[in-house]
This record gives sequence, C-alpha cells and structure tokens, in this order.
Amino acid sequence: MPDKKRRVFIVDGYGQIYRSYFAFLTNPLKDKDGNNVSAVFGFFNTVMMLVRQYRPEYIVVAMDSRGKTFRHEMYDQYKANRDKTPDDLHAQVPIIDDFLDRMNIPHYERQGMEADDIIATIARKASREGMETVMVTGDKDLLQLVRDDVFALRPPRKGEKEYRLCGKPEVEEIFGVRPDQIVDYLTILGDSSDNVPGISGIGEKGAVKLLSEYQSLDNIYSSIGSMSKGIQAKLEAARDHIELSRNLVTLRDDVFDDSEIDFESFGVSRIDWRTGVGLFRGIGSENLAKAAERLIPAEDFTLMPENATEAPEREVPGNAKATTRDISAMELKDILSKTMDRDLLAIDVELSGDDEMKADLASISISTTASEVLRLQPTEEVRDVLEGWMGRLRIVGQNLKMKKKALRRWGLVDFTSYADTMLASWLLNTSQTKFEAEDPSESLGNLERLERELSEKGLQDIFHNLEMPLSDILCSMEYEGITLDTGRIEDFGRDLEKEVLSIQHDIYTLCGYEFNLNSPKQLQEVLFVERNLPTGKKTKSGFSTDSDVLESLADNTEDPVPELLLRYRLLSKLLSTYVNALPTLINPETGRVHTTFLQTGTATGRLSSKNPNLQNIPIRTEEGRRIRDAFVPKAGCRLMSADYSQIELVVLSHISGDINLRNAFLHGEDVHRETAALIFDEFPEMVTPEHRRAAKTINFGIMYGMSAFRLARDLKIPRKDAQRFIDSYFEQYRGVREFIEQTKEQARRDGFVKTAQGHIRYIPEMRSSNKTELAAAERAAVNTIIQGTAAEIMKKAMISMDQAIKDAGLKAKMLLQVHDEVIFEVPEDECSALEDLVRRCMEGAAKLSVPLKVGIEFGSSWGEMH
DNA sequence: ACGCTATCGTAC
DNA sequence: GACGTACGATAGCGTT
Repeated sequence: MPDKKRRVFIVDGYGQIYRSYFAFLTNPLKDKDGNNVSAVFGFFNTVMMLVRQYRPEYIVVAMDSRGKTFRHEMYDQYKANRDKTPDDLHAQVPIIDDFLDRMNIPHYERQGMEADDIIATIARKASREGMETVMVTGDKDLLQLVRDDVFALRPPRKGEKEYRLCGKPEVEEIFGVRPDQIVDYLTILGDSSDNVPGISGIGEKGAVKLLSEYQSLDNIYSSIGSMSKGIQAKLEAARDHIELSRNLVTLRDDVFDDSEIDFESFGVSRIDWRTGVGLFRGIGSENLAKAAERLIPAEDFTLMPENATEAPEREVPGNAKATTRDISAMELKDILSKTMDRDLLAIDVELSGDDEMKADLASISISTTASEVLRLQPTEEVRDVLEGWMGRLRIVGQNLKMKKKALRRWGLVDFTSYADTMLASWLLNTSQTKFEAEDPSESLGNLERLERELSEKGLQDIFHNLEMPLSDILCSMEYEGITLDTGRIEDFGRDLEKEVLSIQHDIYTLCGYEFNLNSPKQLQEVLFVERNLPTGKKTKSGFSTDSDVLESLADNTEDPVPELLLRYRLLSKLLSTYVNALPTLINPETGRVHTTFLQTGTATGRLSSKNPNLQNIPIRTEEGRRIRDAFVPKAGCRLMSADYSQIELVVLSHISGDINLRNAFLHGEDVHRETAALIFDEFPEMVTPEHRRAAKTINFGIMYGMSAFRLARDLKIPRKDAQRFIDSYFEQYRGVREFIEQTKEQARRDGFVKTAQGHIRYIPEMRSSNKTELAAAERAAVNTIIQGTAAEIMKKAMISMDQAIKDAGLKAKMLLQVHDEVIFEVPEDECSALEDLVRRCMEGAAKLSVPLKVGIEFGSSWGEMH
C-alpha cells in the first residue's frame, strides 16, 4: 500500500462475530457467570489489533441490519437454508452493540442493508474522496470490491498466523481470477449457505478455466456454441436463474444516499478505550482490558484542542450535535437578561496555546440549552456583560478550574464553579484520571445523567460540598503561584554540575572508558560483566541497577564505582528534574511558577501536581533541601507551613477503633516510641533507637501491606525477626488486624471500597484469580481507605481555611498543598492571626477518636521550615 | 521527529 | 512475587 493516502478500515462485523464464535467452539470463553463471550472477545480483540497494528485514521464496523433486505425482495428463498444462529452466539450481539456504543467505536447499520453493501458504499465514497479502503473480512464475496485503492485484510487461515492484505494481484493469485471477475466467479459457483443457485456441475476449477478463457459470464454464454456438449447442458440448465444469482451476489453501492457517510465520524481518535477497559474487565477479560488500556492516548486533556471547529465532531447517539452561533455583546446581554436566577450556564474557552496561564483567549462559548452553543469574541464589552451576569447563574463545564483560570487572567473574576463534569465523572470512577474534551452543550447534556448517577451512589454531597468548592480554591492557588529564587537555584546548579562532572570523570577513569551513566543498560554491562560484580534483583530486561542494588554493592564489595554512582544519581536527578526544569516553568508575566493541581489525578482522592510537580520537591537529603530553599515568599511576606502530624496513622487509629493504637496517640507524644514499647514489650522510656526505627517502619509499612521480606530488607534484619515484629504488631493492635481483614472481605464482596466521606474506588482485581494481583488489590483496598480519608480531611480543612481567611479579611494566600501539608504566603503582620486560624480549621476538620495535631512553622524559604 | 515502554528516583 | 499514591527524566526501541 502506498503510504500517503488516508485510510479507512471497514470491519465486517458479523464476519468477525461468527469467526470468533466458531474459533472457540470447542473451548468457549466464559464470563464469571458462565456465559459464552467468545464472540465479544474475538470481535474486540480484532478491532484493537487493527488499531494497534495498522493505526488507521478511520475505522468503522459495518453491521447487518435485522430483518429482510432488498435481496429477499428479489428472491424469497434468499438465505432460507441458513441454520438458526446458536442462542449463545445470538446473545452476544446486543453486548457487542452496547460496547460499541459505549466505547464510541464507529459502527454503521442500515435498515434493509447487508453489511457487504454498506461496505461497498463506504468504499466507493472513500475512493471518490481520494482515500484508501481496507475491508477486514474473510468473506470472498467482498473481494469483488478490490481495486487499486481498495484492499481486503483477510484473517489468517489454518496454519497461518498473520492477517493478509489482499490487493488485485493477491486476489488473482489466490482465486485465479481478477477482482472484476469475482462476481461472475461467485455466480457460477453459487452459494449454498445463502441458497443462491450457481451453475450446477461447475466448480472452482471449471469456473476459473471458463473465466480465464472467456473473461466474463456474458461472454461465456455468448460463446456457448464453441463449448463441449456437457458444459453447454450445464449452462443451459442454469440460464433461467443465472441473472438472479448474479444480482444476488453483486454488491450494491448505490442503494442509499452516501452523503450521510461522514468519514470524520469514523475517526479512531474518538474511541473511548478507557470505557472499554472497564467493560472488558466486567466480562472477565483482563487481556482485552490490558489491550484497551494500551490504546488510551497518552496526551493529557489540557493538550486536547478545545476548539469545536478543530475537534472531531462528536455524535452521541440520540443526542444531536449542537449548532454553534457567533453572537455579539448586545445579543449576549439580551440572552442573559432572559435567564432566571440560578439557571445553568455552561462555559468553554478556546485558547491560543495549551497553557492557560500563558495563552490568549481566542473565544468564549456559552450555552444555556443542550442544542445551541453561542460563541463570543473576547472583547471588553463581552467581559463586562459576562461579569455582570455570571454571579447569578450556576456555572457548568468540563475542567472548569482551567477555564476559570483563563477567564480570570482575562479579567473576569466573578466566577463560582457549580458543576464540573470532569470532577463528576471522576467521582463516579476514580480510576479514570484522563478525560476527553467536551463542549458546553455536551457538558449540559451530560450533567443531568452525571448528577443522577452521583446521587444513586451517594456522591452528590461530596461533589457539591467538597470537590466543587475545592476546585475554586485550587484555581486561586494555581493562579497565585510561588516565587522561585532563580539566583539560588542557578548557584546550586553550578555546584551540582561541577561535582557531577567530577564524579563522571572518576567513574570513567576507574572503568577505563566512557559510557552513558544514565543508561541502565550500559551500566549493567559495566557493573556485572566488565567489573564482575554480584548481581541482585532482576528487571524485565536484565539485572537491576537501582539504588538498593548499588547500596548493597557499595556495602559488600571493595569496588568504589557503586558508591560514586549513587552520588552521581542523586545529583543528576536534582539537576535534571529540578534545577534545570524549574526555572523554565517561571511564568514571564507573573515571575512565579504556577503548578496545576489535578483534582482527578488519583484513584484514592489525593491531589496530584504537575508542570511542575510541586509535591515531590526533595527534602530527605541535604542537597535536595537546597531546592526547597529556592522557594521563597514575596517581599513583605513569610511562608507558613502547616502539616498534619501522622495523619494517616491517626486515620487508621480512628477507623479501626484499635484501643492500643488510640492509647499510643493519647498517652505518648511519640507514636513510634509507644508502638516500639508495645511490640518489643519495653517501657517507653527504655526503647532503643533501633527499636523505635523498626516500629516506625512497621507503622508505615502496615498501611501499605508491607511483607516480612520487605521489612527485613529495609531494616537489614533476618526475615524471621521481621516476621516476629509484624506478628507482634498485630498481636498488640488487634483492631488494626480486624480492620484490614474486614476491609479485604468487604472489597472482595463489593468490588469497591469507600472512604469515610464516601469517595468510591472500584477495585475489580479483588476478584482476580491471580494470587499476586489479588494481593496487590488487597493492599490497594486497605491503603485507599486510609489515604483517601486523610485526603478528605485535608480537603475539608482547605475549604474551611479559605472561608475563614475571607471572613477574617486576611491577605494571606494558600499556595500549595502537599497531601498532609499546606503552604501559605502571609504578610508579616498577619502571621499570628493566620497561625491560629489555620490550626483551628485543620485540627477541627474531622472529629476523630484521636486528636488531629498540626505543626506550624514560618520561614523565609520553604526549606527553612522543616 | 515522534511515541511508547522500561527503568529509575523524588514526594507523602 | 514481595509497599500504597503520584509525576517526570532519560534511554532505547519502533514507527512515520
């Protein structure tokens, strides 16, 4: 195939369904209820293979319509011989239809038409538009359509593995006749399964022979006199019905108006693979789910074009695409004046770039009905009109935080988010963390359904009273940004570069040659082959060179290289991820760095942060802390950090109701020391540093489902001892053990877990028969309850702090959230007021059986506060 | 040139 | 196989 042309793949839907069903007939695939899902599996397996392997721009599944077709009109015996479709195949068709709809996989069905005619019609239109067609089918009837720009992709036959692409030469090679002779060829042979009579007594060989000699059926009949008596008799016997047979096998590309075929609606990029992941898991096919997962596009939704004119047209079945109308400020005024208080107003923005903190507004779209989108130019007049009206309306849209930020930069400030469809969708399935763009009419259209589903699942309260208010707070935090002292970071960068180069030189000298220190592959070669060091754990492609391995080599061998490599890794990490990256993210307008908090970025309910990720700024090493030193307050302000003390352990204590863990918090000031005293049976004041360290590791490890293996490795103690420690922990903290067991049981029963405030995480792997996968699911289930509940407490605290700051009229700004910590920028004279307010709000965010404690520090840099 | 996966490392 | 949740840099391979 030439490479340049755009290509449409047309899948013969029923062909795939039948093929898959019969392929697994002796050993059908079953879902968890024992239903045959062979066809579902095979069908989608093929579709995903096509997309993965051939990367077509367009794809569409052609389906037969139910009931009579125009061929039945011609011939009442058409397909009369067909066996009844087996029930367990029949039952899979609606499932496949449903999945196609829900995944938005383009499919085409038309009353009275067979799939083959639909394929013919689409192929004809594709040719006219200069595109190439690939028909995915094993049906030889369709080979009549093959021409220079139409190909057939035929499934592997017995003994073959690969799909085969058939163009004109291949058809001739396989059948001995050209594609343009296929109709006559099939007419001669007839089709017993469709009850189409051929020329009785002439088979494949004879047909090929006749056609190669006489070219066409017409020519065969007009040359009948020159043939043998036997052949003549056969031809004569068929003469009455041969025209009918030819009509039956001839595919029609002219039976319906092809103007309704819109190739843009066949765009592969419109397919929602993410939904497929869930659907496939639902029928118990992890393989399909994985395949779908691999097809999910990597780009983040913020990079997706929001522009309705550029984005592929989306045709939600039964939900007609809204029209877009450009309107003036005057018309806007008129339209808004007809709205009622608290009416819904959907909003969307189109930007000149993909960073809303830099890009210009290209247009603003609004909608009050699901059928019409009104587009506005971003003029001052429009802004004034909007500013005057938005406060009385309920603002709806997708990823409103981003839109609000863009509008605020433009000068529109009165914007209270009412319902963000992205947040709603995420609450309904927290495992979904990426979202396709939608326009205002779609948001309005979707909202009704989303609200209904939220209330069915008890999520409406946290949607409107937790996540929505939080999104406006995050918007302000992102908009505010934080100052980076570039001088500090550049100075540090120069030091780092110097040392990195020197270490690099030392390593090259020791090894005797240069190689790429950043390449684990080359490093393996150097360490384990060249220098013959003992290997440790394995990765998929060889031996690991991670820091655990290097540390062990540094401790247990005389070789100086591992130690040097550890230092190299530490410093080059700081350079590449932080020192080099952060200054490039300073916004030239504001002079600050503006992260984006992803409110839908985790399955547990935590936030995440990107561009830059300010939630993983180093702290543990002295060198790393110098990065924190570069985050500074603006003139006249201090930074204030407020962090929850051991919030996850507090949550575990509260939720499990464990008496000993609760007492450890109530009676001591050091929960790790108290834990050590309990599990090692000592007086708290007699606990050794080693025991405290072990207890601390166990305290954290328990929440992650840590094994004795891992504990032993981390504490560098025998595994037996590690197991004794863990046993002793659970012996003392029986309530914790009970909580973990009950959580696993509940998660297995329900397939999901819920946090204290009701965030839901589905964990389908809780039903996995794979032991490792099940164990991982169990750990995730337990951890999600703890981590997610802690995240909810922090979110509640942020909402109450934001309100309290407004009420108190403080100028202090919340800038960052790092899971259990919040960073503020506070004018010098507000420090003590803010401290009191923040402590009150954070400690009061949840009423727990163990007090929530908050630590507060001030500093002239982030690094100074720890 | 671009996209995907593997490996590694940073945070809580 | 063995510790939960993230984001991001780099290498290396494959595709366009």
